[in-house]
Amino acid sequence: MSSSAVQLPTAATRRHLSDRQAKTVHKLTEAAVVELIEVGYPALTVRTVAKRAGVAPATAYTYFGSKEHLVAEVFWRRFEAQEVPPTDRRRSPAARATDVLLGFALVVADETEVAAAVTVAMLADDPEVRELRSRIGLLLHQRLSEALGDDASAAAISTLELAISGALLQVGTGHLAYGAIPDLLAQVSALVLKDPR
Amino acid sequence: MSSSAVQLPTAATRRHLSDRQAKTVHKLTEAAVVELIEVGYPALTVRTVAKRAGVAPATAYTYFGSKEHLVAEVFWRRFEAQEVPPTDRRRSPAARATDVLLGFALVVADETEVAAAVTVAMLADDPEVRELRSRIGLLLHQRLSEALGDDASAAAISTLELAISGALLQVGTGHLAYGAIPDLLAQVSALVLKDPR
DNA sequence: AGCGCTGCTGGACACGAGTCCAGGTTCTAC
DNA sequence: GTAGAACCTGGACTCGTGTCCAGCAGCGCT
Repeated sequence: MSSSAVQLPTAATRRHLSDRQAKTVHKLTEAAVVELIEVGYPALTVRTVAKRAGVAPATAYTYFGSKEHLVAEVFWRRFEAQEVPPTDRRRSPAARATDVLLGFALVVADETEVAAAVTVAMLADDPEVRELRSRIGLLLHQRLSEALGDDASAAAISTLELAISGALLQVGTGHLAYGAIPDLLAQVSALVLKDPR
Repeated sequence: MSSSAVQLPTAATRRHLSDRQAKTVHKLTEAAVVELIEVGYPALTVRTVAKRAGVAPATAYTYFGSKEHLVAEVFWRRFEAQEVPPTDRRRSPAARATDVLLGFALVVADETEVAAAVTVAMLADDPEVRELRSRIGLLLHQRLSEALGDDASAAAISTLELAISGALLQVGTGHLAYGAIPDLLAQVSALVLKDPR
């Protein structure tokens, strides 16, 4: 690894991080993922993540005010870093919408533990988490609008946004299996965008 | 008041509550509402609610394992107790759906504080809260299915459910004003059920 | 009236989260 | 190479949450 000067994702933690700080933050978010997979969200604490990252708890707390903040940051980084293929207007609006929604939902889908954890963490009413939620909501809206262009009303986009929120919520609470998401979202898109055929 | 023998709502706390216990639980849920309105959700604790209800904290903890459980119970009781007018098939499916969804969303709408609190509380990953969520989800599904009958596909109902989850979520996180819900839900219903005006 | 059971009391306790700070370590500029 | 700044360390501290238990009170039964 030795990712000394690599371009780390934009930090949503504090403005103006030095390289050194960025690296510390990066170690923490990476450690958080591992911790999530190995011990699960409930057992995860800022302290254990700090330990795994080889960093003092107090240091971790200077960047992340809570475990929710830490986990939400993981989601944000992945979502932001996600590659967005250019819109292909030959495909139906519903198909395009499904792509965006799935991209969003599956950012963390490799590991189900991570997925559920992130969803729950995103709901905390922590100022840092609120900020991340806003950014994520905004970015999702942009990606949806861009993919759909004039093919969708504002109401349709709102509905899609509500539906994806609801879907993640239900996954987070365990009422919906992560594996069921693709079909469900495809259905929703088709319905909302009245896919011809 | 002296509500000695009145029919209190079904308790989702423990099975087989004696009259005396039911009364204690009732005092607690009422006190929780007042507490929410007066000091807000973050400041609410099981202890303060117990105090307001004139009950020892330990007693409160025998019925509610956490403040989330307590608040979620408030929502459940109100939703369950809600009167459901018989389905009027002369109205459009979209209008019927909107009614059900609004009824759900506005159970606690009188006081915005309560609304936001409930939404957040519902998300806790507490076994008691999970149970309440299941019940609520089921009851909502029943009411929707009943109101729509054969006028809606399973996909449409799923979409409506996702949308209402998402809407409450966004309210809970402060990204959506409670007042905006009626219009939004009406839009969604119209779109999903292709209201032929 | 007296007995017994059920439910409530209240205070002590364990535990974990988040804060704070004085001191040590690493980086940067000269 | 050295000074100074920026950053990290580690351990102590506070505070709130949820648990536990020994004793007390209220209610139904005889």
